Amino acid sequence: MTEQENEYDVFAIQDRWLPVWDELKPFNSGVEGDPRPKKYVLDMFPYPSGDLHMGHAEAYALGDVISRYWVLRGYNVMHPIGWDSFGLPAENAAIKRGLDPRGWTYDNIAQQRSSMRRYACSFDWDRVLVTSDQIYYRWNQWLFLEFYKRGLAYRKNSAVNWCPSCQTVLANEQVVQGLCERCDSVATKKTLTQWYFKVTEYADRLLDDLDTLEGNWPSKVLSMQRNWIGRSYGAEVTFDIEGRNEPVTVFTTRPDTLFGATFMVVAADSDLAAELASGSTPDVRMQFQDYLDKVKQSNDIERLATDREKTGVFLGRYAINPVNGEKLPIWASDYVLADYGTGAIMAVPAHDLRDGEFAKAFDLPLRVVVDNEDDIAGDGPHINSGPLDGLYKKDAIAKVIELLEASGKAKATKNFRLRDWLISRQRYWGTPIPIIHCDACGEVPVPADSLPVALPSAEGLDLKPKGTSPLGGATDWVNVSCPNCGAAAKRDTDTMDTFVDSSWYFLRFLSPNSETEAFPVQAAKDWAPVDQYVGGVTHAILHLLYARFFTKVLHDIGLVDFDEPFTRLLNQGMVLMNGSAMSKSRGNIVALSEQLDEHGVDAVRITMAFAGPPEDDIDWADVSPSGSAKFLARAWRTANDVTSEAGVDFATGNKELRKATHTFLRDFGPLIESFKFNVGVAKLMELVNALRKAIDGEAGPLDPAVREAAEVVARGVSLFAPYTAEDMWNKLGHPAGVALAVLPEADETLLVESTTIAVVQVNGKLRDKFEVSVEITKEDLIAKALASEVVSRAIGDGEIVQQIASAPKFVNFVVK
RNA sequence: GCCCCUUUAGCCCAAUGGCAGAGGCAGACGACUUAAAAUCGUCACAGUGUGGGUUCGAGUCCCACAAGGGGCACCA
Repeated sequence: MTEQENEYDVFAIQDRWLPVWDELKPFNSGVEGDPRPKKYVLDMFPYPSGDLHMGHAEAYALGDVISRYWVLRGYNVMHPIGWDSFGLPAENAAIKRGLDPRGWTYDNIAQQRSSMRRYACSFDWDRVLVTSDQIYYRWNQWLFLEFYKRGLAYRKNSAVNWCPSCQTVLANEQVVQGLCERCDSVATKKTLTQWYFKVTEYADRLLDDLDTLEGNWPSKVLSMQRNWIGRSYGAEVTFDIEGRNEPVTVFTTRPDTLFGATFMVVAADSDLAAELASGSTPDVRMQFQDYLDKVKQSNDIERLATDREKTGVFLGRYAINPVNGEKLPIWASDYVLADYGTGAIMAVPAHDLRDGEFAKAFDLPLRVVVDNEDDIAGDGPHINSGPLDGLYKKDAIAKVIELLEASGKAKATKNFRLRDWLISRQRYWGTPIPIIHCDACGEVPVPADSLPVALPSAEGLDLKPKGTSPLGGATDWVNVSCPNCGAAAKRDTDTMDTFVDSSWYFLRFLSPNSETEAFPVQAAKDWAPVDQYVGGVTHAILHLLYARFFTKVLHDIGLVDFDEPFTRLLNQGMVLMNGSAMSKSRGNIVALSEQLDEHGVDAVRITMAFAGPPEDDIDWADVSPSGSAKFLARAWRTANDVTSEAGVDFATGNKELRKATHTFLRDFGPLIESFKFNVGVAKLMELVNALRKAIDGEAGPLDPAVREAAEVVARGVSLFAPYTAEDMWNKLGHPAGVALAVLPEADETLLVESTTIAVVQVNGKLRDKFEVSVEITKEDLIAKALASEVVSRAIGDGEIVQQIASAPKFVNFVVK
């Protein structure tokens, strides 16, 4: 043996095994007749924004722990990867450099792919998809048309969120605190005709089915989704309007306070407000127009400030309160939202904080109808409310609905915060919407056999954001004949939100290259849903909600037999540096490639797993990749020290070490399965320490138990540090493929203890401990405890009023 | 304003209601070495954010407060 072979050289090891694995393909999940049970482990696919960074390194290290674990447990694990490659960054980079977004995108994909290979991700490289490939996005179009057929994709004209910098519309979910989530510009409103997916039709199911994920998804994500969908129960109440044929319906969660309504407010930017104003005096019309102009100038940032003063304008019109016929003045204000409920509310200033502020600002009357001085919005006996007097909230709500239901003036209903999903984007780098607009036939779906509608080349197109889709400039592409009547017609020039791409990609991995179907229905039955999904919490609302929606639609269409896409979810935390997220402006970016060059792939990977619970953030300044490298070297040396032959019978090995090995085998699985990777690594370290001691001590390197422990260590290490593990496996005389070396079960007979340490407390304080047989009876244990000198001293003159014992571990005397 | 999470040694983190310490980092000491590095070994360090409560017994369960982090927010 040369000196070289006795030294742990992580870089040599990397170079050695990578090509071997390329041949071996240990993670190929598509082998016909593979007898292993199936498991689907999925990491959220990356956006190809450049090379992999520390965040990717964490995500894929942790996803790999899970995926590799199930392989070691004897499962056929499908662990695919792809790229979410449509989207604005590619387009913006293309504009900046005057290039086609394709070049930038596919160069980055190649870069990331090569980095993933070096990082030893356990992906099935025969299942790869790229959403900007025609072979992928044509099925986006196909799905869009399936949705369209069922009325789940539709076009409407309404006020939408608009990013003036990206020059495109934004989904509700993409506006964060009034800012565009991508570029942080202040979002504005614009009235446009746009395509929507009818998510609201699934609102109840999207909310209720979260219960089935309880315990398997982080509770934080569940509550964020519940919050976002925001169902509230209440009633729609209809008010007649003086001088108007049509009544106005409002939504309220407190119909019981109807007797306290003293005015009505409609959203200033609603059609209703404009119409009511136009039917009023010229004076009012002018005041309203002034107000509306002001409202439109203000952005969501100002709007969202809760301490903002209430503003509004009286419309000179009156509504009739259905419970008592009272005339209620109608005001327009921006504190009522046009797109929630009906865009109009009944104002109960005595029992709603916002209505109260408005009433105060404009000196409008207040009427108390619930007797509760402590909490104006709280419950209490109703007063000044005719037939509701004396009732509490719950009964009063039921009663008032019952009273008004007969005349059709009220009905129990519910409302959602969730809005339909706006999917049109006025940008180039996305899936073209497969619709043709014909003057005679209207919207005509592109026939399925004419798909895909290929994205035209960017050459000659002006990609700069200008408020309409750059595709409009592709004249040859836009102008087509109507599939229906043959007349001259035009393609829809918008592209789809890229969240459409990621809403079903987990199914596409089943047949990523199929030309004939989006995904094979039978394979979906076999593999899906995803057993374990791994990704960042940043997608807690958007992506997960949309994917859940898609799954439910596909279920209803009959293409899948499940209606939740991701059975278990793990959200890993972020990698920080010195307490904050890495960013150029902070200048605290840690380059992954430098870490890999300095410490090696394995050390970085195991550091990610060992840093703490996976859902916690990792501050790179707090962890020690060089410490990890030290551990790996220490583990590696144990394998190098083993002198027994492979295949030796372990039974005769050192008992103490065998016990340590099998204790590890017992504990390791449950730890990994409950995502306690850091503890799992700690257990490995423990076993390595025991192994080291055995090699250097009585047992010696030839002891079969030493080999047994080293082989278990190699397999355990393979979850975190695949290169080191493979090399250990090789040193131990096995052919390449430690990743497939199924973990043995713990031998329980080795774990049986004959004695244990019993502890004795007096009044809950530890006083003594001694070794006892595990079979000691409660009585004997107490007797033994009482015989202890330390214990009797602690009891002293006191009287034992109670003795609690749990044989063989524990006794407590309560002494007075 | 509403909801959620976190708080254990200098640091990162463990601990089915039952001995506060599994593991690591940083540190001290020793062995090996001419010396150093590497390696191997030994050791010290907190009573669990604060105040109450439940319990024979609380880091763990309950209540209040504080600090830090996150989500939602004029949603009727």
